[in-house]
Amino acid sequence: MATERPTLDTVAAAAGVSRMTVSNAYNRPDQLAPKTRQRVLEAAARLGYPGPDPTAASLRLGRTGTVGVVLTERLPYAFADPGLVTILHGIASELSDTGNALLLVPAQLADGQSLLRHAMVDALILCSLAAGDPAVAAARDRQVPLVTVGNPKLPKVPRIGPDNRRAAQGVARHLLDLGHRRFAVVTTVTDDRRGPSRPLFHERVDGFRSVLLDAGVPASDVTVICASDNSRSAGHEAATRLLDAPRSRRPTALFAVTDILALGVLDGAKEGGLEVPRELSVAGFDDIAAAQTSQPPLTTVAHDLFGQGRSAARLALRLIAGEQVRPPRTDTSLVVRESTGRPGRSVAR
Amino acid sequence: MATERPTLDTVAAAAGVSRMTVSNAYNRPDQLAPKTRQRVLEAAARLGYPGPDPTAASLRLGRTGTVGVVLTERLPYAFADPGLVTILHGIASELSDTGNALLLVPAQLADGQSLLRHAMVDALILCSLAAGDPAVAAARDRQVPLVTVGNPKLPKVPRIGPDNRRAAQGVARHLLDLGHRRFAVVTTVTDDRRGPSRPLFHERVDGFRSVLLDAGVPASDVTVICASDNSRSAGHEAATRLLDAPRSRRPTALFAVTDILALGVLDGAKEGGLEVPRELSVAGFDDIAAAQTSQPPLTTVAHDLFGQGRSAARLALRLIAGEQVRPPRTDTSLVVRESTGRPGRSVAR
DNA sequence: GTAACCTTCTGTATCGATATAGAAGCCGTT
DNA sequence: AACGGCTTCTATATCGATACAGAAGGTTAC
Repeated sequence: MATERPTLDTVAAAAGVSRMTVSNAYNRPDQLAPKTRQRVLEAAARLGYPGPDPTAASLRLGRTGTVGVVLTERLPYAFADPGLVTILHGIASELSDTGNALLLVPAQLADGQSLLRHAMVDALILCSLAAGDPAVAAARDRQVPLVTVGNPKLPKVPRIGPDNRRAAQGVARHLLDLGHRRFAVVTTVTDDRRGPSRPLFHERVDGFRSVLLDAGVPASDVTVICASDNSRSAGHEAATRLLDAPRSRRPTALFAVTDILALGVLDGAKEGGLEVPRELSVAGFDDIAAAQTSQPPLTTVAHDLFGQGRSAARLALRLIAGEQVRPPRTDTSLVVRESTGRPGRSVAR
Repeated sequence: MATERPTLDTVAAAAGVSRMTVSNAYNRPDQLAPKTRQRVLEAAARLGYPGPDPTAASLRLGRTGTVGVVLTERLPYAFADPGLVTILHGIASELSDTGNALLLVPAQLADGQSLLRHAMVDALILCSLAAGDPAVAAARDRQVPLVTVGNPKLPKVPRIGPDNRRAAQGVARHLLDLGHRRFAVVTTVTDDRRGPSRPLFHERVDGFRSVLLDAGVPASDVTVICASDNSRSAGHEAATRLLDAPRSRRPTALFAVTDILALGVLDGAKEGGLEVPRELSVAGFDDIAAAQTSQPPLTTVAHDLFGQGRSAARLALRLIAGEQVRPPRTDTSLVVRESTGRPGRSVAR
């Protein structure tokens, strides 16, 4: 009894019209007489026709109505990172509003074959990938419009993301203005899960240092500490290294390149009996939720991840439409909370 | 200079082979001589051919390698719910492992047209939708394999989700065993964002009550409080209503149908000077992260959302493969923490 | 009465790939 | 020399839709 799966032709024959008329019944109701349309839809219902096949329509139309998002190599890590989820949220939100779907593409497959080759998309958004990630090359090969968020920076590809250097410079100026003269930066080495290069951290470190050096701070008074990875515990451990230095040479202000690290530093400071901000000012980067509720609340650089996701999606859609685009600047703002203050014994301001 | 976009035929002509050979060069390297393959790939590179078009291939093959996920009507809400994100994480994880992509489908579009009609997928997973949601009907119309997570329960459609009734019964037994005899249930009315029907909460309420009534507790000693929505503040407000009752008739144990509500109840109890669990035992449902760190830590029903996502995806893939499936049972476990205890003045156990 | 015009519907050409069966060439065996 | 068995490659027939140009029929304008 199970007849073959009906197609436009099947329905057309049953309704006594041409195939084109059936197609129009679904896609351009204004192009045919209402009662013809009803007759067609009734025939379709009778045959159990599920409507025009999306894949066939996409092939014919030359567009899929879908934007692909490439996260890290292994998808599982992506959802564990609240920042990435927020970006994804922004992307999904914009696409949803414009009637597009979002395809999540696992960048790498176990056997080395990338699924990117098979992704039915009109454009790709690359989120926080390392420049050397094979997925980046695979994405370029696809010859669809590309947008990157955060990393990597690719020639001829619009990128959404904060100006890390400039934002870090703002942190440095803030600390200089407070009167600090001996500094530390906590950064992290390559995160091996993500590949060889994490330029955004370098930019933050360099931006921070450049302002200090320009202001006449000797390089020897800007200690760079490298945490083992981007985690709270690594930040904690990095902080304990500070305490090794003799009191008089110890930095009075510290900039951690991520809030996670900064929170770890706060942990370490508390454990070492170092009072924040009286004995050590601490600033972070990202303004994650926990930065508001830490003890003390963290001075940090805020940037709108949701908005970055939205912008990335909007850019992708405009590229699909064939428009020339220039990525909008991503605003950052220094959120001054209680973890930074004037150096010295008093909390005076 | 910009020549037309190359296709298999273009490359075939350039390499002096048939179209089929080019296709094989990409998809079945073992079916042609290595040096022919190299010649083909070189020609492709020279012409800037990006590889076989995924949409055309999908049409011919009759499968897309993609599973669609339908969240709530308006995508934006989905990512704000940590539970849904966890489910999504599980789904993505399973799909990624099996080389499938995940399509996020906005269920409803502003103009009433559902994007579901255009989604190129082999199966659909419906997550936490109301039974009356138009997306549910649209999904059925697509005639692809369906799986639901949590809600709704549809005939002939496998559903992944905890046995809410049974789990709630476990909570009731736990509280009975502790010696409680006067109870309250905090539930919530329909969440208007999601549609008319939220049966899972009813199941939790009914399961809880049924055990109590069977044990001889008079119906008048099981107060049902209806919070205005599923939020911490609504739980808080619900708790204050409890305090209105005269001491002697006040329940000594309370079950909130979600952890969010339960945490709100804890807030309310603290504000009202009610000591938990000495004067009021509180139990929740879901075991969200915050349940571990609340004051006091919350007794609650744990169920593995990540695992449910994985199961749903696995089920979908098996349906695509044409297998008969029966959804696995979703385990729940009562996690007893410090928010429940024996009734009365002493904390004794 | 006829030209001009709508509305409604149809026929043809295509979108870019893959499955399948079979042809062509090469090898070793008998 | 004939034959089976490999490997390598090709020709044909689809997959299921949509765009476009134009045909058929009815209306209006003058």
